[in-house]
Amino acid sequence: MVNPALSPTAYALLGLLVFDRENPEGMTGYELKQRADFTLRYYWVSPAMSQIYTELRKLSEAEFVETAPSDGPARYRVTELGEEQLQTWLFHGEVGFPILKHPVALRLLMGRLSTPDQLGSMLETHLDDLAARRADLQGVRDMLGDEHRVRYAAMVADWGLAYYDSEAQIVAGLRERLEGMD
Amino acid sequence: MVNPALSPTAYALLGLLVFDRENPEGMTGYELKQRADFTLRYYWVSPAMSQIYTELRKLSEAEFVETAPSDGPARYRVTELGEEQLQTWLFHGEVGFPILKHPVALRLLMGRLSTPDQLGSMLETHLDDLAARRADLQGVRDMLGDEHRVRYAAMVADWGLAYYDSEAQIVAGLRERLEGMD
DNA sequence: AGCCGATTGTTCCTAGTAGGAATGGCCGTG
DNA sequence: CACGGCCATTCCTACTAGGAACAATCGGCT
Repeated sequence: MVNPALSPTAYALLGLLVFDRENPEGMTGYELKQRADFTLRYYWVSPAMSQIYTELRKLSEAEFVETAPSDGPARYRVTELGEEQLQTWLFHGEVGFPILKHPVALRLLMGRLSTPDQLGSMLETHLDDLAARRADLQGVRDMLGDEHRVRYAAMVADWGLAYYDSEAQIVAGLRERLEGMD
Repeated sequence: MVNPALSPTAYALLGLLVFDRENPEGMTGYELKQRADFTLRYYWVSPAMSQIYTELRKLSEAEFVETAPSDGPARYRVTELGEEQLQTWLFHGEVGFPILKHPVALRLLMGRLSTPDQLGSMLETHLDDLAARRADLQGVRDMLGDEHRVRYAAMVADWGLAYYDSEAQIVAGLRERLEGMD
């Protein structure tokens, strides 16, 4: 069914291309990377540049994307086959569990080894980082609004924020529990 | 400061050993794996078996763990140096952002490509999986209570549940938004 | 006693991934 | 017209995932 087994990352990129299918120009790998940084990032780690090109090559071999012949940089577009393949992948086959690597939570788990003050200061730092990233994202969303991008992009940005709020809540929750301990 | 740069995974294992330091026997790699599956898993992907042994070797070379000489399987314990090192790592140096690979959210992001029914059924499946995993974890927590393990272990299990509730909420939130769309 | 399957304990191998460095073209600005 | 910065891509290397393979041990069953 899923012909040459592609990674979820490949499908994520394919998805980005599908959302851009109105645009006859297509996207370069570089542009995809930026798009991925702004939209996928909070649900699926943004792949490294080199990784994007690797995945694009695979997608290209499988004929799920095509590059319009031009003299400039390669610009990719989804093929019809690609869209079908994405559909298939979306709703058939294993979905799998989320993978999380949460460096703050990891440290909190070892909270017994440290003073509340130490934990508190680490949390403050992290929450500041989160806030900064959130502000970034907010900026991006506003920008998208101005430029009248597809509504979808804005929605994704919203979700990004939603997730980020939740995460802060999780961290705050952990902290409370920790303080509740003697 | 951080001598031979160890991975977060290595520190996670070191942490598990610290929590077990009352036990003069130490733990085998195999036992560590099980412990990791039950406690770390929801905050830091449980490393593969082979990975655990690799990290233990590194920790051993750095003298952060020692293996009691015995004829049976290797049993590891933290050294004093190891505890100090963990302390240092916990509160100095870069913490970094969480890494998430969320296959369900990834699919939801592409929701425009599919019908609400399709999305709904995918979500049901995933939430069932979550519930199953949650039940597992609940079982583990009860078990830990019976055996009068360190209070900490129970706390970790609690956190695991807390996180899992949150995640289900996130997914539910995404779903609502999605249904709110025309 | 002998066999079988499950669990413990560890190593090995291979494909995949991260992510920084290197390269080179193009564009605007002082 | 030099310089820094962005665009675009490739390359390299170290690390990671994770399954397969290999033993040894233990318990129960016939």
